Amino acid sequence: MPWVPDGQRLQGRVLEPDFFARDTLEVAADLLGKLLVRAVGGQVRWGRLVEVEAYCGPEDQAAHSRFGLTPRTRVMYGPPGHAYVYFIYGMHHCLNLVTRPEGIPQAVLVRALEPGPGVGRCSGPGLVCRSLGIDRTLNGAPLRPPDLYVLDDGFRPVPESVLRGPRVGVAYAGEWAERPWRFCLRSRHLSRPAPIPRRAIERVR
DNA sequence: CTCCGGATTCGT
DNA sequence: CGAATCCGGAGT
Repeated sequence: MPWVPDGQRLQGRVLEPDFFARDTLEVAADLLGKLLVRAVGGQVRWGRLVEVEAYCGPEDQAAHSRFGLTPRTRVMYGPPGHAYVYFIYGMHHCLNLVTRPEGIPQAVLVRALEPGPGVGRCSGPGLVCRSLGIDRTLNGAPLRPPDLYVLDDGFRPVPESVLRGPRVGVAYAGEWAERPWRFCLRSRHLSRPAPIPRRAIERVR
């Protein structure tokens, strides 16, 4: 199912800070199916969000904000609806969308998009940033047109298509790594195999 | 200041 | 499975 309207005009409702100010798990789930839009170099690139992860610091020991307020986590402590972009492994950028009111350091990591027309692979947080032209110059930027924003074009995933599972690459976080805070849509553009549906788990037991 | 290891990706 | 390659945060 081609969810991205190839050739159609990009239109919808821009998500405002109040959308991001809510509970981080709810924001993560609600972001699935929305469009992430980036204007760069006179062109617009976008994709549909099919995989995200919630990071609920400072308690969450998988979150960067587990160390509290540091230069790196400053943006996450700021107001909702802003971009938290960090550089990892000396070569990749990762995009987060800051949630909760100012003072609460939580965010949603963008892990995969179904790429729009002419956009390269977006299956993985590093690839999302590479394909949309996102780097640290956008760290702390407000999510609003034209540079970077999230659009609700009316698409609503059917509940059966929403999957949850443990987050990727956070084994260091102990029990926090087991929390099912990775949210996915059924899509061939996920960064990793889709989480096992609850029904399948119950069947095995 | 040094050391450790990382919310990754790609090639072997 | 290992290399690439920089940086943040902790510890001394």
